[in-house]
Amino acid sequence: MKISRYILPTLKEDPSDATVASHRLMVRAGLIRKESAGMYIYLPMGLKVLQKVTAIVREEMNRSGALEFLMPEMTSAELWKESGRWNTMGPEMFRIKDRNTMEYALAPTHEEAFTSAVRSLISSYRDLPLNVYQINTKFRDEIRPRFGVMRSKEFIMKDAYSFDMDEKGLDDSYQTMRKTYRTIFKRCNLETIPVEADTGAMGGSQSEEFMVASEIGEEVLLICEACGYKANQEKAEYQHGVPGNTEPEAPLAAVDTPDVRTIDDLTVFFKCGPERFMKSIVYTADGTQIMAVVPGNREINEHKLKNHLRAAELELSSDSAVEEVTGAPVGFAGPVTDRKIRMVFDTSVKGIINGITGANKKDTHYTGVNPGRDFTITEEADITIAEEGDLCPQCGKAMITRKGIEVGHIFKLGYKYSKSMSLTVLDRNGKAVHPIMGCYGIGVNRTMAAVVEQHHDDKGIVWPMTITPFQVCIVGIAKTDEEAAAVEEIYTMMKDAGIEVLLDDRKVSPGFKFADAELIGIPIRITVGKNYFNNNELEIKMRRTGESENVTKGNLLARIMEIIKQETDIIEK
RNA sequence: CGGGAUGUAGCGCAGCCAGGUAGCGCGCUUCGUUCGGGACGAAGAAGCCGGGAGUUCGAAUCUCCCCAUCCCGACCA
Repeated sequence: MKISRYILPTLKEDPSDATVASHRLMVRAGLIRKESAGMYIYLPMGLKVLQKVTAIVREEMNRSGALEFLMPEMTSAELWKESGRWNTMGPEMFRIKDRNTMEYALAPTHEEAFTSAVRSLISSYRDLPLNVYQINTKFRDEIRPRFGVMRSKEFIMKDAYSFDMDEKGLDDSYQTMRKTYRTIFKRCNLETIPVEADTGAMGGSQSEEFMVASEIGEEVLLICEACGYKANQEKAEYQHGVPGNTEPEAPLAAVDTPDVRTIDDLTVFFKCGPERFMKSIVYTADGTQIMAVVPGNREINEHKLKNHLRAAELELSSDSAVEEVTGAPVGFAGPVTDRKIRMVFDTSVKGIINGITGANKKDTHYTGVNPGRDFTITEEADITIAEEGDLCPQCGKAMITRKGIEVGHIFKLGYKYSKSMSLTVLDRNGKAVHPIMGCYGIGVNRTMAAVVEQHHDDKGIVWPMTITPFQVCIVGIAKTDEEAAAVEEIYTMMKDAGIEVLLDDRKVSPGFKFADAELIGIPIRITVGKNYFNNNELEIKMRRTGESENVTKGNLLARIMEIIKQETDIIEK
């Protein structure tokens, strides 16, 4: 491809609306353009990369035995009503009507569509195990699209759904996908960290997310460097320490605390650390009020709490509801009460001696509160967020935190959809049974952006050989028509050899071309200039290492082929 | 949805406080000279100053109301 005949609008300046490196560089290198918030145009060069990532995903999915489909993106409301998600999906699902007022959803995901399709296609245990997938656009009305294509309203996802006869089969399918994902990301030269993830209240038994460590990541990961435990903060467990505090029990005492409500206020008022407090928060879980009690120095993990309660919906109770159930305004709730309310205590609460907590009375707190004596721990669970320095649940060493971008997710779904949508097959005894399902997603555009995030420098993108839009960029520095013809000869030779080559034949200065080649991030640059016209020397320069070498025209092809192979092997081997 | 910021030529910005012919850099067009690290000169084209209302003789500038974009918090690949 000749740049003079291409659309490649590179920019010298950063676009004003881009803050993260991948977004900035993808726009500056002429890969994408914003159409509107959360929607992007892929220009020819950007599309090439996207297609290469897609090709790797497809190749590995096919290798794993999965079968590729292409599902409608407009899915009928009927499907969603069957699973019950028409009502529960919420405003992130785009809904539309046709001229006959038939309702549809622009699919944010395809569990229903695939379950329904598979239902009509298979009927016997002999058809299982089955794994079906597609690479297709998803629509989500994101509250806040962000970071270019990293989080957009419309994105390309590879989504796969597995169907097995039993949990053993599901586990095999799951492990196969896990391996496939590792290979896919490796081939994209993307270093990922698989972490344990929250499975939600759906009874999903196992779930892992593939994270790319990055400062701009929207997820927090807890990592134990000693034993290798890795989990999303939503899910991460930790060993709840027992405080070394052995002071004698003090009597329970009510203290006037006018307008002292928050933990910060209380530490100032009582002149003590936040860990002495029993923070009591009232939630509404599926319509009923519950109180969660955690140490004052910890945050409640709503995912853990929701899972513990097996609740579908969990939200902070309104001020009026709090007042109703505790008898006090917000800020004075506590577990010492005669009122009947379900309480869930974090595992660390029982270790607090002479604690301080709300007295369920306006402007009053109790001091000298002791679990067991002043209230009973009726229900205990780990309901707090793990933080940096917390002890690993497996080996007890201190964990660290990292931020991560989620590029893939694998999930044991269980029977949710096969049951709600009545998918059955006959087992070997002729009895109808529900297959057990798994689902597996990869954000394709996000993967592309994550690669840029992970492979760039101050000059621009550094594409891995496996997904680069072009393998070679020829910078021609020709002054005469004869020289231009000589440059073109090199270009044609490489093109005919099957090398993906971009020829910079624009009438701009050499420095301009060099800078653009680096910005775009083509792995191999060949300079065809006076050294060639005078001495038959072509310069090969590597984007990744900055190393350069000179070859003659006769040796060029063989050398380039060799480099391409090397650069590919570095990634894939 | 809450908090913050910004909307002026294709892109990046100044002008606004203190109202009076809309500017700079990049890019674009033409010509010439350059050209192995973002060249130079000359001549051009290009703007509903986000939208609407108001104040004023006069509004990019002041007031009010919308809209859009971006950043920080609750959803997710």
